[in-house]
Amino acid sequence: MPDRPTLDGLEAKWDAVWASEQTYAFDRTVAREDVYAIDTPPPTVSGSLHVGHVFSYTHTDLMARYNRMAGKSVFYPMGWDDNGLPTERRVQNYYGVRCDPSVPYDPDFTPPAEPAKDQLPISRRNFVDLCHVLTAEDEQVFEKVFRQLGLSVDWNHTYATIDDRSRRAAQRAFLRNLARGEAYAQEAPTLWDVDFRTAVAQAELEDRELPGAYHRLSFSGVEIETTRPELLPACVALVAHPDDERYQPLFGTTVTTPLFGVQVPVLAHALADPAKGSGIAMICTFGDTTDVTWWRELDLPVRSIIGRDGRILPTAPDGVAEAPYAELAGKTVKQAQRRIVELLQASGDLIGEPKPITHPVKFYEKGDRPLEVVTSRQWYIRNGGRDAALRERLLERGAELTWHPSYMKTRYDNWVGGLNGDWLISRQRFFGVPFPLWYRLDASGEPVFDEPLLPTEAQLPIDPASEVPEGFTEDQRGVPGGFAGDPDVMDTWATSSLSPQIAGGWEDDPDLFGRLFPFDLRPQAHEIIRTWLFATVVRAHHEHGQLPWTDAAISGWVLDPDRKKMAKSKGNVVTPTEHLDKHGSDAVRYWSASARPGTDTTFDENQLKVGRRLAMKLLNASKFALAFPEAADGEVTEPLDRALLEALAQVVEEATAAFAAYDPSRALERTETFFWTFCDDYIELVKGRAYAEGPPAESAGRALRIALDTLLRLFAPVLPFATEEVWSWWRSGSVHRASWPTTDGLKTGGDPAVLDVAGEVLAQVRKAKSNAKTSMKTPVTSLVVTDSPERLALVSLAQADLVNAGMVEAITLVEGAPAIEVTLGEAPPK
RNA sequence: GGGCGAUUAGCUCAGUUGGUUAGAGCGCUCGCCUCACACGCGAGAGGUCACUGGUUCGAGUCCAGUAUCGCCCA
Repeated sequence: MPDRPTLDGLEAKWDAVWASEQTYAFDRTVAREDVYAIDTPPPTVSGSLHVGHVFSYTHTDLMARYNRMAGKSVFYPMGWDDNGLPTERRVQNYYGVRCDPSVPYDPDFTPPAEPAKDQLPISRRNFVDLCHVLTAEDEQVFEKVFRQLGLSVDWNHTYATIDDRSRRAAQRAFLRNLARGEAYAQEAPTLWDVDFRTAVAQAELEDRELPGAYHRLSFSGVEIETTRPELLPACVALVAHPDDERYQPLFGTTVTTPLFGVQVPVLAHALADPAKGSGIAMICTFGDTTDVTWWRELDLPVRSIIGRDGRILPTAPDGVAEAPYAELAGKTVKQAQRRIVELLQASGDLIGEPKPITHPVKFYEKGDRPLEVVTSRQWYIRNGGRDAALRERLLERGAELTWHPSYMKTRYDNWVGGLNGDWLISRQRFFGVPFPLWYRLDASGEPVFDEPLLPTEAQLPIDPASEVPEGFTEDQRGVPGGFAGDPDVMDTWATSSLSPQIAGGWEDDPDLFGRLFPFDLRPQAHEIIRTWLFATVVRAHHEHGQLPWTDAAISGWVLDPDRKKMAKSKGNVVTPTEHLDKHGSDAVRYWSASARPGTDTTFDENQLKVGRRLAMKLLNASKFALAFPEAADGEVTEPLDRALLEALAQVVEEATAAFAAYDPSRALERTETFFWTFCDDYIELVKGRAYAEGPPAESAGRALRIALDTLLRLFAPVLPFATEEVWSWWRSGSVHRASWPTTDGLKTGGDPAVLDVAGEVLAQVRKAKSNAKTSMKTPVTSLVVTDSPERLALVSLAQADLVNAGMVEAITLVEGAPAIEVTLGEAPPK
């Protein structure tokens, strides 16, 4: 035991020991009922680490440590989410390159030392290689911080969402979805990001308020208002509300589009808002998702004019006049809008000036330009969005899950209930899990989509861009009569929705998987209930016919001191490492553990200081408790000592119940409150007796050690470093492999009120000395306690300790109305 | 516009089935070098529980409404 205990250096010291001792290794020989399996969220490694990571991962670690001590073999893996757009974007910026699939692979490629201003086009394989290089570096940064934080992760069990195991699981699950009809491809209007050149799923949309303008156009005298006049050549109909008397006479007739001279029908549909603009709107293919609905339900033709690069297509759709169209071809949407306004003004079809408005426009959440709607062939997984029966089953799954806190279930119900389409899982990107199939090419070189060429599960993972389907050779790729690989990759959620299967060794290690699945816990944040949590439920429902886990623990946000969500774009992100270094990991964990489950928490450095003080106090109080020689086996005899242990028994019961209910903050609060009473009252009262000799001193020594042993176990999940340090002073092994405390040995039949009452009397003595502004060493010449006989009896049980602690020379107990009279003597010389 | 949550001391937060005088820590003020701890110890001041109604013998707690803040969605 050190003379002056310190917290400094404990993180490095114990992380190394835990690694070499394999303290947190999962024991895969135990049966399922003795396992506690955690579906750890794989952090996006290309993103920056912020204090929110530390916060929520600590919450998970608390449950891992509690369950480990409670006798479970804890499966606590770590995954890295390294595929998808964030990684691609980071590689582009970091190296100044971009992926161009038409560039051939260069085996000797080395990235530029300085990112070039104009991004260097490189092959897909070189690009993916760079993605791997960069994510490997990122993973090390994350692991270092997580280790410093003291996460009891079993680092033997890690995965990355782009590694072979994950790609195999994602492709296998997809092929099974396809075989069962749960996955399908469809040519359909799709929300499209013209910069990323990829389709975007419903879950990744956001609305942004943007300035726009209503342009009033005349269609053969019928005036409509539109914010997108550039889509006029894509107009296929006009639409008004069926009850709108102004337009009822026109229903069934046709009008002619200005400039382009196309005959379009006037139709009725309930989604047309009579109060908006002139009450009649033009339907274009496609300006927004309402156009898609109208187009589908009114069975209209397609006149596409916007390409996947966001520019107007070079040739006009059938029946659209070429002359004015040529003025728009090749322009961006914005340029085309300016030009067509000029043309409409010149022709006199624009009525009045455009009226500026602001309106919500759909964006990809990571995108910079408004989404367009283009028709493309995409892969979908059925999620109940187009199937009421499936939606009901998935709502039932949500009800089977135990939510912590319970009100988070509502978010799931709202999302599932509001779905309006299946889950789009294909992305036109490069760094991701490829769709594992090819298509036969017909005599004209067109793919035959109806009969995809599939690999066997044993061949997975495959890359159809570099591997060849059974019965073909590489020289047949892309030639008529040959084959072509599906060019798309899966959305990152399509892989991460299989995290329990990937981490648990689904099909690769059936014995392991059988001991883990379904998992016990999915910890995650609330804003991805609709994405990650729901998607994982969908996949497990399809593949296994059950929930992927029994419990979901939803953690809150960390808000900045102005109660704003921390976001990189706002520049208010708190980075965790400086606080870990400055205050120590136990202090940061204390702050995290103090937050009620699911509650958004304001970052407050003061709470870190409080946590550090607690950890420091634990070291010093332990040093005191262990300073007395360990007495031979015997009883705890003194009433004050028995009172302490009896009170501690209650704390153990409450803390255990709180952890079992996924509420570590309550367990901490109870333990902490007891601990400060232990330090401030019990230790002060017992000090004099403990330093003496004889049976009463031995009773104190025993009680101190029993209490310390229990407290260390109770604090171990929150303060793994300080507790392990103290444990090492007098115990063997790790406190983190010790058993969670029970009330055995604490229920000695004592009365906790003895400690309460003695503490109250001691407080009055201290108050008298404080008021007299004198030292606590000042003797009390007379202490008169007046109270009921019952309470006086409690005082007398601790009388000797009180006299010792208060420097009391004479104590008198009197029956009567409660009062405490303290008479002070001379302060001792300094 | 809809959903969920929050609103308690200057600050960060507890307050578990409604029940004496609403708690803690930080900060502040005043003291104390007391043999575990000055990275400490003791004491004190500080609140109309957001607002308005209602239920009740009794409401921080339950109900309705309003306001403000946060997140998610439209």
